[in-house]
Amino acid sequence: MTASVARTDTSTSPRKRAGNGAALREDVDDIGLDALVGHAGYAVRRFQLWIFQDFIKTLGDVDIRPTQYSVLTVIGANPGLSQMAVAKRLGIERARLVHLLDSLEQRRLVKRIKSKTDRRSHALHLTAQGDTALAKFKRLAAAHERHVEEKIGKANREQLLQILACFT
Amino acid sequence: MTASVARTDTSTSPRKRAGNGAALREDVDDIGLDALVGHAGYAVRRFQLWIFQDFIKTLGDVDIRPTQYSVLTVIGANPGLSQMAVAKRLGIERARLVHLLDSLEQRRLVKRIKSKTDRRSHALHLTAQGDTALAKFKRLAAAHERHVEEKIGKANREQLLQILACFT
DNA sequence: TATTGTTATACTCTATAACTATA
DNA sequence: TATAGTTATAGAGTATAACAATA
Repeated sequence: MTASVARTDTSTSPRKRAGNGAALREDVDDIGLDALVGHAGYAVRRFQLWIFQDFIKTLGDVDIRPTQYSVLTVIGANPGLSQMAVAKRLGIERARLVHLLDSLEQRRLVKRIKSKTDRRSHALHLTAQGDTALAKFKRLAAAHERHVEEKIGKANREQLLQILACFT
Repeated sequence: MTASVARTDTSTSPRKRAGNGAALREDVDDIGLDALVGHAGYAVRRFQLWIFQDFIKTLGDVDIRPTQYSVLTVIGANPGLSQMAVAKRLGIERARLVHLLDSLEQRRLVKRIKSKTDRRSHALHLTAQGDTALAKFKRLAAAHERHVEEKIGKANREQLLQILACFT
């Protein structure tokens, strides 16, 4: 099943070429992806690299990364959640959420409040500061989302969200 | 811009509930994502987690991960590439590719051959063993791709590949 | 000077396992 | 006994910087 490849080795490209018989190909634009072209996972991985880089850059001034943003957003919309509930909802390991919350708590954006019904649990809340900060983060995230729209097109972005809705 | 939220707190769900006034919400199905719903990056991240997990599981018997597969495929389709060329084409750090190739070379799937035109470079080739192994990996990867198709639908998968083609 | 492959370091993320205090 | 939060560890993955050999 070696899949008729899109090698397109159009022999004499205008760029540098390891000319004299030695087996070294250097020309990046010339390199075919073969089977990778048909793999959704490959395209999705490359897209995610781009999208996360843009998110990190766009929210660079406020030093908020995608995972931190998702945690803040969910807590903001669902005050009083336990750490387990947040971890499960976002598909984050509970062990990792501990450190994420440590950092967010040190920055006074989130507070852990001991639950009275289950003394093992913490009820998570935004601080007042966290609430106003999140509003700003959301504006920046919306700007990032517009970058995505510019990159792939408004209609395509909508389509994408629809296709992937079952994973959220 | 607090975006009218899809909290849908339909009060009395059939599942357990922190009943008596204490501020603890536990019910995972009840938790709204708020602004995350509108973010392509969030959907893409969740999708990628699923897709990579399925890939790793489907190619578990042969112990090949997505990045290893992409490296083997590109070398197979473009024998003689330098490490820099592979790294650039796949968006991998050249420092990381060193370790990836160390592992693939130890498994006798790939060999580094000193270039005669540029003595700094290695020309990368599959071994005979690597070539037959890759054929098997491709069959398994095709099975994985069918899982994707089953999960999101044939038409949606095609759409996705088209939308994201500019990132490959 | 610049580039290729390499080594090293650090930080993020994922995946576990084990511990404690509760339930 | 099971669960919530925590701590610790190990392996990927990402991002750098620096070095030797070579261009």
